[in-house]
Amino acid sequence: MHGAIELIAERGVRGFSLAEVSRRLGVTAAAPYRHFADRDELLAAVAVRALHAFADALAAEIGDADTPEQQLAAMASGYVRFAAEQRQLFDVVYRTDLEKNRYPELRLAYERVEGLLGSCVAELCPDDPQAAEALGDALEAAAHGHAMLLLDGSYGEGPDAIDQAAAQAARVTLALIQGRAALQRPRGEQGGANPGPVTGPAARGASAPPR
Amino acid sequence: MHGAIELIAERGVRGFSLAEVSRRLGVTAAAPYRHFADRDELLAAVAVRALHAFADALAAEIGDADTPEQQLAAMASGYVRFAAEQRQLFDVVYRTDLEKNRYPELRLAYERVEGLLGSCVAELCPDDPQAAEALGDALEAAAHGHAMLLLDGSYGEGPDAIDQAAAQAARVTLALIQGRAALQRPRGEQGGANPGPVTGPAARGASAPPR
DNA sequence: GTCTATACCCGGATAGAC
DNA sequence: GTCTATCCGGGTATAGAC
Repeated sequence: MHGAIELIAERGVRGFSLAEVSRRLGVTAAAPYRHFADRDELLAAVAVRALHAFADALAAEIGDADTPEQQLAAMASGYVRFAAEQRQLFDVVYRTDLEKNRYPELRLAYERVEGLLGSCVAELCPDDPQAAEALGDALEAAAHGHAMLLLDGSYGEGPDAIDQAAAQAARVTLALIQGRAALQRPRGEQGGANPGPVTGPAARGASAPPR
Repeated sequence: MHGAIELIAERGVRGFSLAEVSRRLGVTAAAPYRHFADRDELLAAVAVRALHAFADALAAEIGDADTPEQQLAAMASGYVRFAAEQRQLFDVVYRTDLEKNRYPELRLAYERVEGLLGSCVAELCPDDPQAAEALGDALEAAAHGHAMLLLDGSYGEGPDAIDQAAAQAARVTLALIQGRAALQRPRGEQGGANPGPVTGPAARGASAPPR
């Protein structure tokens, strides 16, 4: 049963194995194979559930604010807090080598998360899909970076570290929203070894409109 | 010998084991224990080497530019590219559960990386250490986030994905430098559940001086 | 759906000889 | 510094009975 999922979510991916899950459920190691083809499939199922919980948590953050800016800042904060407070779930998704593309349901669940970000960003850049994508990617990466460093212990341990990382992710989000003019991919660039935009035209002028 | 380190760096952490390393070196599984107390100690030694290579790569980026802004953008780009091009090394450091604090050398090596970022940031905020720290943390998290998402396949596979992620990390860096006024931690805040700065005073005015 | 039993492979780690 | 031998533990997966 998917009861296995509950237990993994509760215990974490660390040293996860079918054998241990089975032990914990009080069944033998052979039982899971009636429900999942192999270890990875079970892991993917857990990841799907984790991503839905993640998306739910992010969606809840949206309701707490009314401007797109505030919503995005709240989501960044929620992103980081979820990573820490539901670390087991977060780990299943982002600290395993599960290939999202091998499991369609997993891909869909992941896209749901990105969609939440995307819809808020779209409100900020209604007229420029390219700007919206650039901003969305930047915000996702920023939130993700804070979450990962927090889990790595860079912000220290304990609740204070979580609050600090979450608050900073929110500030970074606001800063990026404001400075989004600098995020535009220069037209017709083919991606050289060194960053074109360092000397590019969009590097100056933070308050210019996105387009 | 540290020849073991070479091989790990070459093969990757994925499924790394003393046994496999030994096999690859043509020695028996018992040999490594003459050089390292246990598996983790060997792993930590590899991580130290990896971090030094990482720091070297970042330091090289600094030389290619002359303003602090350009240097930081180049470092962000270099951060992402190193993660992808030297993925095995990057993984040892950032995708294992090695506790940095258990190994002093590892901590030192990590601080060297942060120091590189920090010194460039300090040039931008010579008069305000708090602003410098906030900006440094933000830049590190942003670069790290892009690197991790790239390794997760979010930007696709192949060299194009690397260039894209690196270029975007550079742009995000510039955007954050410009909007750094919004990154300031509000004085005397104790870190509530939701991000204070969403409605905070620093949320407006991208071109105001950091202090 | 679960059990028993089993086959197989892998890893970490130690003792003691050379 | 490395070997041999050995012990211990673990996990994946299958076959076949109930």
